Amino acid sequence: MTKQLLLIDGNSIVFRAFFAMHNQMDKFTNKDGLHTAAIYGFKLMLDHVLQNFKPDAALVAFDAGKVTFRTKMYDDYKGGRNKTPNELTEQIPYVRELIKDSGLHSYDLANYEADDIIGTLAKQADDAGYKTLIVTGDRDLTQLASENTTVAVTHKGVTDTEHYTPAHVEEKLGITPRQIIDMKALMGDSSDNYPGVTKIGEKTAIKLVKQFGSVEELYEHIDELKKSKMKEHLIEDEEIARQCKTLATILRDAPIKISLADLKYEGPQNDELVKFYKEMGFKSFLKKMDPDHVGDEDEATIAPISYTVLTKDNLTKLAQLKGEVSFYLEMPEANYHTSPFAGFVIGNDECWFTSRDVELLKEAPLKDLLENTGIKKNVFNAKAQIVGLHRLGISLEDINFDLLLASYLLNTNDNSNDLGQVAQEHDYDDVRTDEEVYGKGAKRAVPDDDEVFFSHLATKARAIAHLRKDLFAKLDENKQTPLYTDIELPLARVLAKMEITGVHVDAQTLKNMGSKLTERLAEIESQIYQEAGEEFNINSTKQLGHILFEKLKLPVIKKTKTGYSTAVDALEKLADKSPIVEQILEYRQIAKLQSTYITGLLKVIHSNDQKIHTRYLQTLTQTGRLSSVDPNLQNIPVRLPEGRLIRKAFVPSHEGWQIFSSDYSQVELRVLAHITGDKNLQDDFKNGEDIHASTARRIFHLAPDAEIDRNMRRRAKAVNFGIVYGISDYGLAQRIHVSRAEAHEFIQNYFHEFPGVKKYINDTIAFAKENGYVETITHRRRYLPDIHAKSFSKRSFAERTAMNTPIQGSAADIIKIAMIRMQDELEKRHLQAKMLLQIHDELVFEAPKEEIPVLSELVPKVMDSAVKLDVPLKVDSKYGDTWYDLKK
DNA sequence: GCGTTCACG
DNA sequence: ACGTACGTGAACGCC
Repeated sequence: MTKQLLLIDGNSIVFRAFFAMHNQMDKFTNKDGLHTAAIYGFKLMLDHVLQNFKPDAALVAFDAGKVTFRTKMYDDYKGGRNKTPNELTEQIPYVRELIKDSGLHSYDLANYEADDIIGTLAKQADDAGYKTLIVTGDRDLTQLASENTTVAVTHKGVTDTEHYTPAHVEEKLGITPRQIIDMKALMGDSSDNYPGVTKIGEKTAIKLVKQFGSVEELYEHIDELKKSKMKEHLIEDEEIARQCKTLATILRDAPIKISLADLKYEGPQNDELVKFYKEMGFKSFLKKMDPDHVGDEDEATIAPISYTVLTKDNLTKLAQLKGEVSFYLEMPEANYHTSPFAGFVIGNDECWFTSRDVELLKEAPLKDLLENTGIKKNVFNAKAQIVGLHRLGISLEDINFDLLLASYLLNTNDNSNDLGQVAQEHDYDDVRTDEEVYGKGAKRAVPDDDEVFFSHLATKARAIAHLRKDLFAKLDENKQTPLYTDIELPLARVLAKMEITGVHVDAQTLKNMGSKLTERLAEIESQIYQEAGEEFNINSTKQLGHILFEKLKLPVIKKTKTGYSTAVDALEKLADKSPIVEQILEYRQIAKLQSTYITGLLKVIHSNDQKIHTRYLQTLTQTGRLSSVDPNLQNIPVRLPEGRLIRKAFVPSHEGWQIFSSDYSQVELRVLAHITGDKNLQDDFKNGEDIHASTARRIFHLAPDAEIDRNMRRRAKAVNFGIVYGISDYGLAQRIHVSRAEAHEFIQNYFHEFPGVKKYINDTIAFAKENGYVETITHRRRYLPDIHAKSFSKRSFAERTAMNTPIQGSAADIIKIAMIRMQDELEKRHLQAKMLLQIHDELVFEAPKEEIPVLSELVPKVMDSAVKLDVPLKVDSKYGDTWYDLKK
């Protein structure tokens, strides 16, 4: 058997691990406050490597210090690098301990870099007939690739690696691994801080290396080069090139004091590892260890719990519950309108009561408890609990703490529907996740074993109770208590009501439309096949791409990661090339209506009431908006006339009733005017201007009374949208089909005309960089860890989000406040009208015809007075017999 | 389960 | 040299 050697570039992997997890750095600390992200990442890498490569010998090489023979010959070698953060330095000794406990050797050598140790051992191993795997985060080491040595360079994170063999190097660069040294000598290395030859980058360097073979050969034959600037630079920088070649060369004969024989790998020392993981707080690794070594550790990680199983005969025991209880009704399926009930738990630290029999909830002692307005309820997902209990004829009153909702407000990423996962986010570990207890995928099931199920329920209720104080304190710290108490929690009840009410949908209308669409679809389909000359699956972008771009040879406009793009914007550019393009666009439009809106909606009409009951997700979006699922009622077609017809099926649930709808006009731009304080933008709104027209006047420098043609208004509108989304000249140019230069000019003009907006953008990004988050007018928070990202595109995205989130999020805050007040008004005035839908800036109601005049007054009044901004809010209302027929 | 496309604000 | 407007959900093909 060929022996195998594993060589790991310790420093570079530790760096990678540290920065890969930089965003979550705060989560990776042990009980002593030691940062552990790099240790954790190193361990991940190690496991991953050892799973795929079984070494007989293994070594992790480290740099010995800053001074090396390279710094002695070139002062600035690796100069200009930032100081290694303390959070990383403190982890290095622990990484070395991890290496030792894992059964690997580690080594460093004064005056030499880890690279040189690796290069030297790889050479010895090559000579001795070993197969060697080098793992590193540094691409420089690819020069060591050979027939028997593969270099794995981390790609993304620490476990995703790219394997460099001589063939792979050849394929990527067209040169041999050893020639990488020559390439680097010519092009330099900015991270190691040596320059190379002036004006020569990777492309030119590779060309020269291919042509001449090496730096030495190049200078042998320098006269053969034609006269050029490049030749002058080469001649001028010859000394530098030769010196850089030495710097770039990894030694293969460093004076190391170890040999292959010293590197034997005989597997981990499990007892030591268990101790180490405990010290680091690596629970997941502990769990994965051999059970012999963990023992009952797994069980012991969750504090035991006792509970009382409720029956019809012991309900009187509940009398002891006073003041405050935690309650959890288990509905194992996501859709709580239809999910079966698996059981429930109620109680406090004194005693947890539980049962599988939800019928017990209807018995007086329990029902009265839940409906009692003097006993505070602590729950997880208030809205789901309200709906679930409503199905059992129970009204859940006096909800105090909602773990899910509070957790979401503290950090919008903590939005799992799994209580165990959310608890873990807050460092509470005495509860398992549903996935652990119920399994996942097809195997997911509520366990038959009472002990397992009941203790899971009881630990969930306990988790809610134990996290309450801590999360309330954190909300307070963030100034988010009013957001929780006055907006989100009351909103949960309003949303529950809307979902329970549901919206009446006429199935027959949908079916009739469906048959027409089916006919039309068949027609277009045969036209497309005719045009293509064969039958294929039009829904498959792969097959469609083949037909359009290979068979019909249409020009390729845009590519995707996996092939040709066939999206609308690409196809529109081909419309004049072949009739098949328009046919495909029409096919797509109709197929979408058919599958998503006809069949899709028909599937979710409840047979008992002919209504659709969506679920609003209150804890999902990163901005504070709602989202709607099962089905999504926030994206019913409206823009195109064909799609808009779908709305004819949305009808009132009673004879003699109508649909009524009010929407905010330009709410996001008004919010922008408010939070930026921009004088010009505020004046335009205060003067009741058509905002896109007045923007056009300003950015195109027109007279105040100038006529604005449609195209100008369209462009100005795009600029306004662009500002809200975090604009780039490229993006704007794409959208309104102008040159990038023109788009750039529009944006410059905008910032000149609206200097307050410009200042807001700068200030907000600065705030995000300083604090790591941004806020809305109600102190809703969004964290933006990528605001510090090295990657331009990641960082840019975070910057755009930083300025967009306060705008989109504040608009969401406003309509949420309006919804709560609106529901109050409907009840206070004993109106029959029902709030049915929220579509971000619009509220849809159904009401008896005679109440329409009342709503026409009331709804806009409530909506435009929801908050007081520095600019007025404007609301438009419409009504009609169906959602399609709405008119002013 | 992921990628692409397209529906909405 | 890069990659490009914010926030969502559903259907479908493909692996």
